[in-house]
Amino acid sequence: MPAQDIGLDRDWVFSRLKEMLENPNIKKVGQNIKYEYTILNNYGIELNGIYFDTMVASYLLNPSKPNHNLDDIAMEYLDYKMTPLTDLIGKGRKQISLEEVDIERVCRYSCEDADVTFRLSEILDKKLKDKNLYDLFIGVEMPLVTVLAKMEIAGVALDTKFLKDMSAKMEERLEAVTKEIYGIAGGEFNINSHQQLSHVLFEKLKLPIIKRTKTGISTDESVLRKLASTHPAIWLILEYRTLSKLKSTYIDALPELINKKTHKVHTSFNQTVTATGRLSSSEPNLQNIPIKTDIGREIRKAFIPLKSEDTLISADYSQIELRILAHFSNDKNLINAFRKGHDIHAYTAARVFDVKEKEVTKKMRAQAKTVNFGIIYGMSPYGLSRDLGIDVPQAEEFIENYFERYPGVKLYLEEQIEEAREQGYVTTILNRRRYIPEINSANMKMKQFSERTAINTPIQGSAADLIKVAMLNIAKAIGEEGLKSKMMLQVHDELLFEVKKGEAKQMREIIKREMEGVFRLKVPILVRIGEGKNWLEAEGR
DNA sequence: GGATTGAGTCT
DNA sequence: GGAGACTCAATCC
Repeated sequence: MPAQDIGLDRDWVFSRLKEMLENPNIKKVGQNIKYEYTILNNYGIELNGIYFDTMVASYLLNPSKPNHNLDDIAMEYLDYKMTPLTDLIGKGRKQISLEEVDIERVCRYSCEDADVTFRLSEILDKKLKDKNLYDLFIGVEMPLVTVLAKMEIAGVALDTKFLKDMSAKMEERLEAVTKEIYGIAGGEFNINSHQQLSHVLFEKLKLPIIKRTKTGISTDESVLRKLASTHPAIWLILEYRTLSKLKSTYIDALPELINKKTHKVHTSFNQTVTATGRLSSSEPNLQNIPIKTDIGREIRKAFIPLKSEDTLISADYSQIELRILAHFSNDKNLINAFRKGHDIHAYTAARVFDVKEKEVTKKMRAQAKTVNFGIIYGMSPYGLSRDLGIDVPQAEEFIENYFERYPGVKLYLEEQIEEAREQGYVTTILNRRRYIPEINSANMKMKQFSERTAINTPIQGSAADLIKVAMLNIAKAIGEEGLKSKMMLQVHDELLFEVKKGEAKQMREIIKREMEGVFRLKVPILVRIGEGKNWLEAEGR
């Protein structure tokens, strides 16, 4: 009998399941439980007792895997091939709906999912314990599932009128710029096409080739900047690129994603994507909303509370990765700098250039800032020379100087690479693990890349650990104090909240307390917090 | 129609 | 020739 003819009423089924699903004492095992939570939420059911997510478990065991589908992990850990859905519904033009498939077959198919997931959970459970990942799993990642689900459900409101006006202005400017480019270039072409653009620049206008791509000539921003003085069209092309990116990716795309029922945009926070332990955000990605340029920054003004009497609070960690570096490396000077509350980039400049802190120029500070970030990424002298516009020997001297002033950092970085060589993986402050199999590769490029990974992952990953725990503690406090305000976004070192009228003072206190007090490091952890009528204002910009 | 490429956005 | 992500438009297959 086809499934659609079985005659079970959906509401009747849900009402029977609700009690079990909402009972926190009945433990739930599943694959991608955040999805189940969200779906059930749509039917007025709150999934409680979330205990073991096989997708999250697989991620902790090896965060570098390209995906953690049930099909793939069943094959990896059970050597079992899941029945493809197309075995039931066919494929191509003859494909039918699952509702039309015989109920017996749908039943077997569904039970296979449940059975495999449960069997996987027992195997993964043991592996997590063997690898000392169980505390991270039970204490952080599993409770985070619900927090992320609630953030996704909360969503974020947008000022659509503001974006519409902005779009119209951009359109006008884009048309003007386009015409000008055609005029100067002596003909029409598609400026968005690298192929056509590179034909115009390098064949028609005979501009010099700065950089090549795998298949042709590069026309990226760094190339165009270098060519800017050679031809008047270049600046216009750069402007065209910027405007067109902002318009297509943000200004026009975001309003399309507003949910008609909730009037909000609901991103997905992916918990099993990055190799380092960070979250990622997609459909839409709300972790790369512009802020660096004036025009891009305007877009943040469109992120507002749904109700005009409410506000947004933004809180972000100050220099969290460098503080983690200070903690791990135990470097006396770096620790001292943070304990005494120095401007870390100015402090570094003073030491590296051997001047008094008062004598540090803007340029010196900017250079020191570049080096500070470069250290976290395991930057080479070549990379630094490119970034600072100096020659390689100078960059080498710069780095040498840096390590002389921060000897503990040098030692720590070397130890990380050594550790990766010996055990084949590196770990974060909460013992999150990333394997680095290519660390002993004969291929120098791969080996060097691995060494940078060994340096960056513990730092980036520990920052991810830290904010995840802070999120759990904040969510707990909001619940315990019965507040209606909601966590909405996480952007790696920043959290954004929609704050109900009258709750701002209490929320500020909770957020600051939980973020700054999350772990006890060898250096203080500082959080900047701000409130406003839109995201930009809340960030104090 | 899906995959790849090149570009650009963020921390 | 510095780490980690996602999306868009054009183009390829």
